[in-house]
Amino acid sequence: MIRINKELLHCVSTLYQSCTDSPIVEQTFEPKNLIIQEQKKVFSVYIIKSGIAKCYLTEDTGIDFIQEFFSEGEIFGEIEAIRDEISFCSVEALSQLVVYKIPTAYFQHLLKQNPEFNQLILKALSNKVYYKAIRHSYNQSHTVEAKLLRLKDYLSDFTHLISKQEIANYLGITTRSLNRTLNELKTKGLL
Amino acid sequence: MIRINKELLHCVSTLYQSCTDSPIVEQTFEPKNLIIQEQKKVFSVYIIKSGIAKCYLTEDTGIDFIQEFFSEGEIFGEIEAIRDEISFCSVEALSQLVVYKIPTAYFQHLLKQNPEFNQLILKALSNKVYYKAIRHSYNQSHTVEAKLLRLKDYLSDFTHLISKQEIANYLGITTRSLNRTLNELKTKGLL
DNA sequence: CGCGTAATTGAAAAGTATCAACACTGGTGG
DNA sequence: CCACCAGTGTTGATACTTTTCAATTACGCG
Repeated sequence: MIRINKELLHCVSTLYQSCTDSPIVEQTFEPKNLIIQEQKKVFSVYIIKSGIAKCYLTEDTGIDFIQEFFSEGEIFGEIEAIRDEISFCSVEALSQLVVYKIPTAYFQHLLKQNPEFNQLILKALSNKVYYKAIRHSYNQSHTVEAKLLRLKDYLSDFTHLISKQEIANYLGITTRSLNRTLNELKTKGLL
Repeated sequence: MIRINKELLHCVSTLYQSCTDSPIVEQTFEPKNLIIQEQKKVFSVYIIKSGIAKCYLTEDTGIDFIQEFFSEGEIFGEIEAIRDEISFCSVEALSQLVVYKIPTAYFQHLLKQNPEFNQLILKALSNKVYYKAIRHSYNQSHTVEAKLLRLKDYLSDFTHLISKQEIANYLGITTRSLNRTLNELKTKGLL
C-alpha cells in the first residue's frame, strides 16, 4: 500500500551529495501541496527523501482514484519524462515531504550516462508494472472485505496521515462501504 | 485494448536480421499454447512479430483477470528478466503467434550495450505503467456500460479471436453481466 | 449426425452505491 | 470559557448493480 525504494534513494542521495553544484536540489512540501498536476507539463523528476504522498487520477465522474501511496525512495514524474508527455496523474503531499528534484534533462542525461542509475530506473518501472498488475487483478476479483483484510496492517498505523476518504479512493469504493465492511470485520473479530 | 509497439518491433527485427548467428530466434506458437506460465521461471524475453496473445493472472478464486491483449511489437517476460523473479502472469497465444525470442542474458546485454534498445525498453515499460494506471482508474469508477462503450470498436473486429469469456475476464465481470449490458446497449441503439 | 465448447437467459441472492441525517473533533473568535 | 464552524467520520434506509446458479440454446467440426 505504501511503496518505498531504498536502493534508489541511496543512489540519488549519493548523487546529490557528491557535488555541490549538482542540478539535483532538495525541496520541501507541506501537507496538501500539489507537486505534480494532471494534464500539466512536468519539468522535473522527484524522488522522495522523507514523508508520504499520494498519487491519484481524477475521473470525469469527479472521483479520485489513488494509484499509490509513495514514501522513501519512490519516484514520480519519470513516466512523463520518458514518454515526453504531460502528466496523467496528480501527486499531493500527505505529510511534510522532502524530495530530491531532478530536472528532466538531467534525468535523461543520468539515464544515458550512469548505468547504475539506468538499472535502478528499469527496476523501479518494472516494480510499478508488477504491483499495478497484481493490484488491479486483485481488486477486480475480490470483495471489499477481502481487499480490506489485505491492508489491515496499514489501517491502524497510518490513520493520522491517510483519511478514510483516501483509503476508500485507494480501494475504489465509497466511504459508506468502507465503514460498513470495517464494522462487519470488527464484529467477526477479524480486525 | 490490444497493444502494439511498432518501434520496438522494428528495432528487434533489425537486430534479428543483422547477424545470422544472433542469440535471437524466431518461434511460432499455435492458439492456446502457453508461452509463459505463472509462478514459473522465465528464460527468455519475447517480442511479438505477428498474431495476438493474452496476458493474464489467475486469482485464488480461480478467476482469470486479463491484463492486456498483446499484438505486434509488444514485449513480455521483460519484467521478470529485470526483476530477476519468477513470472507473475501467464501469456497464451490466441491466434497463431510468431515471436522473437531473446534469451534473458542477451536481453540484459542489450540493455547495457545498446542505447537505442535501452531507450525503447524504458518507453515500453513507461507505457505499460501509464496504460495500467488509466485502465485501473477507469475500471474502478465506471459502470460496465461505460467500460463496454469504450471498447465497442474492438468488439466487432475481434470476436473471432477473443471469446466472450475473455472480454469478461478483461473487464473483470461475469459473462452474464456482459450479455445483459450488451443487450441493454443494443436496445438503446448504442451498439 | 452427434459431441463438446461457447453463448444466452431468468430468477434469486449478494454486494455496493446513493442520499440524507447526525456525531465528533480541533481550532477560532467573542 | 464557551459557542460556533468546517472538516471528517458514522450510520440507516433504500435503490441499484452485479454475481451466482442452473437450465437452454447455438455453433463448429470430425
